[in-house]
Amino acid sequence: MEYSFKDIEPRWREAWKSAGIYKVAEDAAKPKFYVLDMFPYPSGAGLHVGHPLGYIASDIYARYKRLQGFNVLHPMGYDAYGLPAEQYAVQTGQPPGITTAENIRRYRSQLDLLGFSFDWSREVRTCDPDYYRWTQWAFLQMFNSYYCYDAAQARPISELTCVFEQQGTRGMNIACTEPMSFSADEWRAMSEAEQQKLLMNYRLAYLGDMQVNWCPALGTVLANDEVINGLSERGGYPVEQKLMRQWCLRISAYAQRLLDGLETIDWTDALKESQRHWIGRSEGAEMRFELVAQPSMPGGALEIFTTRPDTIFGVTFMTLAPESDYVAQVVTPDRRAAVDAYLESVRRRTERERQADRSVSGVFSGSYAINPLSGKEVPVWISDYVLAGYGTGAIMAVPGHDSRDHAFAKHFGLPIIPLIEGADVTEESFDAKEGIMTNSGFLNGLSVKEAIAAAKHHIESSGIGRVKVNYRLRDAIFSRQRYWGEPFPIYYDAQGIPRAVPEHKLPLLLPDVDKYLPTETGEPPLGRASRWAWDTVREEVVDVSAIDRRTVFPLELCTMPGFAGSSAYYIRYMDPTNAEALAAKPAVDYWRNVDLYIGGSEHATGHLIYSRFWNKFLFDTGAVCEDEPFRKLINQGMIQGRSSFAYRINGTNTFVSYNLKDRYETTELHVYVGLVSNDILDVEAFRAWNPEYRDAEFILEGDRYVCGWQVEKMSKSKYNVVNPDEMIEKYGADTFRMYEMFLGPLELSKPWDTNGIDGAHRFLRRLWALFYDRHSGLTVSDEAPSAEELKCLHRLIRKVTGDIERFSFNTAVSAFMICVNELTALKRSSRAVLEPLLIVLAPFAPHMAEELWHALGHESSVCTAAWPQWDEAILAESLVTYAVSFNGKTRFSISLAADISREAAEQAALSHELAAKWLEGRSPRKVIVVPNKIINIVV
RNA sequence: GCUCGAAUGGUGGAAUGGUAGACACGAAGGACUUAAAAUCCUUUGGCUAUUGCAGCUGUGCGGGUUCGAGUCCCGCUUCGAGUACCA
Repeated sequence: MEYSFKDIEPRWREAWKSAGIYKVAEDAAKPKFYVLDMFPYPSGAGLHVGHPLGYIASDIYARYKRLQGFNVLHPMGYDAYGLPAEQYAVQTGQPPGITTAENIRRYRSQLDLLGFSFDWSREVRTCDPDYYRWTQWAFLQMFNSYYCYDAAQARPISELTCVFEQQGTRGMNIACTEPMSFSADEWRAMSEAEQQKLLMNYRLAYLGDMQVNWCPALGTVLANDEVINGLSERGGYPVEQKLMRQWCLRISAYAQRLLDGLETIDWTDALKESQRHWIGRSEGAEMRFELVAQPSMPGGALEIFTTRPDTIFGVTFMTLAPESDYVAQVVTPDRRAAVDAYLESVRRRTERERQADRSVSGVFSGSYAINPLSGKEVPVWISDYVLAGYGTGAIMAVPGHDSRDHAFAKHFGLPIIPLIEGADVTEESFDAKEGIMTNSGFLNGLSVKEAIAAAKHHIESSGIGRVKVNYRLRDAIFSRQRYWGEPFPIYYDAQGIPRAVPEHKLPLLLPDVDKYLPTETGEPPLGRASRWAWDTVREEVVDVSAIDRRTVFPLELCTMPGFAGSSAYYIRYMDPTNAEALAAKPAVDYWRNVDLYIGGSEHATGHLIYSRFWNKFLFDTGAVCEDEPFRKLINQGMIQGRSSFAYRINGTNTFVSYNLKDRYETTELHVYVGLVSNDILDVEAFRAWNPEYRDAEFILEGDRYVCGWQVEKMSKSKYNVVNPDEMIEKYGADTFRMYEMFLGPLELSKPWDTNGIDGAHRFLRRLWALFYDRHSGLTVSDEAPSAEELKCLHRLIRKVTGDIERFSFNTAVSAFMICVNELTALKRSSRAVLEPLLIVLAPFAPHMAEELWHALGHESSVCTAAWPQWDEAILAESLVTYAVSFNGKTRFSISLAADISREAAEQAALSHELAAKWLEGRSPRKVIVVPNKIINIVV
């Protein structure tokens, strides 16, 4: 009997599906294990061979854990809101809901071919009202919460109003947009509208005027992680800075907890490092510089942040960000024109221009500030090298010891003072935090480290400032001026105050619109909705019969960003159909959090930060029971394309083979990889591929045309996309799974090379041949296995178990190949060996394992068997190596028969001629027994 | 610039500080076939030898630790990823 995957694979997939063997439910009798893949955005292009890599790995692990007796939650769903569907809708008028549903169908049919063990009854889609109802719900929870630093958790906003009633802001240590201070009396004297406006300063989901990344081409605002090198992540359009009133999430309140949480989770150092960098904690001091009084100027002070308070005696000027609120305060009438011109030129530049052109620019404001320590007056400048969004948007400039300040000072001829003994700062600043202080008053003679501490102490005690920790992490801008996203459950009352849509009215449905573009008046696309859920809201909250909704009482017309729906989806999987809660308490208490999360590293600073924040917030509210959502995380590498090239001689339609191309002037052209096998071009297929090449001539090497190749991103335009469906059609899902794992370490990026898949396929056929002879059928015998056979099996079990545990799937596949090669050479097929082998194989090649398992007479599925244990005794090597040490140090090792006693080994080691020579005059302390070591005696 | 990671045959890659190159692809040669496919066998880092059955050399470069280094430490080179005026 031949190995016929085309018959086997669909049959078992159908059987598993109808038996529902992958359905899970909470089961207190079994330990739980939650294996999660980052759910995909279903793009129109479908899957290419890179997508399933992580899914195959997680499937292997999930199956392995099941065989080990764990109750495994392994769900899948779709991150269905996104820009491509909306852009397609703008172009074609096709509603994004319809395109998305189609794409999901296609994704599902492709995923189904791979034999995954997902519990599809738990599928979620972020665009499904039953799902986004809970996204809206979570938003409202944040809207109705504030963050208390003392309690280090989110609290209900109602609690805050109670406190304000009684004591105002006195003694409150809470997260806010602007620091505020008022008494209980002042609070009580405010109107409701004023109070609401004030509360906005504290809500975790709040409406604020923010400098945002505005992308004119996309017509929407983008979060920091959606902007790369000044261009939008999607589409690569220019992005500019703009002040807009937007919904934001006060994620900055969680900065320290997000940082601390990293210590408790099992992620790669690289990933933790990039999160740490994104959070960007820095310790320093905030300090006040009084402005020098001038006629007709308001005066006041500049608040600055610095991490180098020790350098304060080297301050020779101050710099403000152009967008800083301080600017209005410092510009003198005679400098007004020059400053306005500068501000205008800064405003005109796009983010990309700003990043590309780092030349020094700035303008003097006309004001001076007083150094609080030295008492010296220094000029106040304005320059775009200072960022409005970080610290206070104002700095004290120390050109001697900061390279940016140095460049600025040189450019404008400002003084530069050295503060470290022996440092020459005429050409370059001395940025290192080392050396002995000089020119620094009471700090003279101290090391930099001591000086920082001393300066901080002085600043605190003298009241000119305070020690402060600053974070780079910005609040997340949460509004998108788009159609295809979750609507905000927010309406604006007659006074324009944002109000929450009552919880029982959720979900607030995304309305149909006739066009997916902004309205003529510049409102987001939702402004086109004719009735929408508006009626529902109105009925609920206000007793009016005829109000014009747009002008008097509008709903929020923005939608939420992509990360909204993906921030808590792993919780919804625990209880996906619950209509009363995001997930019921028993389900949450049982599944807790994700034990293994697999996905791409591109989400390091986006999804994985937002999701941790979202989870921590829900943890504070008691909705979830774990502080961190993802216990262990693995980033699978990207599968790159392996592009093939043909070389056309310039000005002709003649192609020259790779190794001869240097004799001609040629142009390198991408060739569709499907036309190339082992770098040999199918010339006829190439001519048929593109009319342009119909009459192409070829200069061959021997009788073949050899193509060049290069590793590139997999993309349509490079003709290097390999489709998994085709691979499965040709080789079967089991071969495909084995080969993807065999390609290399899971976490490494590597090129797809179709050439190698034959090896994986050959392996499966050889395995099949252990069971079936072409002529005589099933060849498995019930005789007792030989010692060699048993050894093969147990070596395999030990190796594969260890490899799966450490996610080294490529070496596990190799172990299978070695084992099958050995068993084939032994020419024996004992049931006692092959049965456990099938169980171990099942996570990797489930279809074949199931087929053969049943061929051996089993009724139940191999997926429900028990993982076998290996026996060390069977594996004991005939030689054992004894490492000889003394004085606690290993000196050499000696290999002896395994059954030799410890005393005899010691004796043997000592009596060995070389050993004895080496040991002459020294006394060995002990003999360490190290099994399976190499015979290697060095003296 | 900063942070992190990587570098091993023609290719993908293996190797708790212990015989470097497992496993696989590709290539070369052979067997079986009318032929092809499939399958099987042999060789395959480099150099020298191969009628001398072996020797030398070898994990990006330079040092160091160690009886012993692809692996650990220090200093470079190159490539990749992330980040970028964060005071």
